[in-house]
Amino acid sequence: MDSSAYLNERIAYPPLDEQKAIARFLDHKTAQIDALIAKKQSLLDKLAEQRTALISQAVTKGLDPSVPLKDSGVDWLGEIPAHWMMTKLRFVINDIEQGWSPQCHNQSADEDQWGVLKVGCVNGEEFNPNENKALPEDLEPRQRYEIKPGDILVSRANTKELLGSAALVKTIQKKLLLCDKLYRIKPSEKVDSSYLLRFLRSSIARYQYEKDATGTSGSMQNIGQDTIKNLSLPLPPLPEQISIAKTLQHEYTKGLVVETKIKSVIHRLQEYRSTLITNAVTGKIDVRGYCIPTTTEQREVAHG
DNA sequence: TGCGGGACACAACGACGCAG
DNA sequence: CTGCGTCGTTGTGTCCCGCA
Repeated sequence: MDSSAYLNERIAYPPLDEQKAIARFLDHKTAQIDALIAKKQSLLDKLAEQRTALISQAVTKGLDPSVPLKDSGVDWLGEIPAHWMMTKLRFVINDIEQGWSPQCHNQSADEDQWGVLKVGCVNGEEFNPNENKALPEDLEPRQRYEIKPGDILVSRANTKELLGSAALVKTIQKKLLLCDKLYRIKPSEKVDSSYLLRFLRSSIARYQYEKDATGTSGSMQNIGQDTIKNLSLPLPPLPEQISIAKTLQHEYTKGLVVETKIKSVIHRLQEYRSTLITNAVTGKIDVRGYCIPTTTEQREVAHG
């Protein structure tokens, strides 16, 4: 940036009185808008909190609050529905394995190239196949590590917050390999994979990962296969698993709609804020007669 | 050979501290 | 107070070693 050119910019230069009026106007208006944005933001936080609570409720107590309960036998878990069983993850999966991380190119794989997944591919709400690195042409892909639809991927090493992030592979467009910091879990026919995914992402599983995580480096905690295999899992009958997974998916979609709306309101408020500043300092709006608004006018801002 | 995990590198970014 | 260099943190990615 050429600083002298910047300093030589011509700027609007109103009389001092008007400068003061503009500053007073903007101070007040932007504070109002900022407060509104903060309110919307905290609403978003609350929604996220509610979702976490809903999921852990659903995978420990089910959807019907009137069913009889029994002691789960696990002290930190409390009671579960009487018709559910307590099991370990190892009894509802066919296989768990980690992959292979050869040295790769720094960009993601093209259409016809093999890619090796990066751990970040499981951090979002959905599996992200673009988080991969292209396998060099001179390396033979180890095809046994190719990921398939139905695989559940879990990160085995990361910070505490991201350790154990999980995603379900639904469809495959590309040739992708499992990396050595991801576990692949193949669910057995005893469990619905969407339900299992919900469980693995719930605070119930999270608690167990954090309890068992090892590693001296704070930014690189590890969980072993045994931790995964020994996860305590309250298990409803299969049809109920499917209906819980469906309900949670439905709630998620519903929540997403609300969230998107709130985000767009925040975005519009931010735009309004900057337009207001531009218009005030360029004289497009006359604020000389501006006085602190009444409550009714504040409400108009909230809806404008 | 597979598994678990440590050591180290790194990029991006923000916080910190210090001289002028 | 400003500008700038450095340091620390975060979130990885790579390599490799010890053990069973």
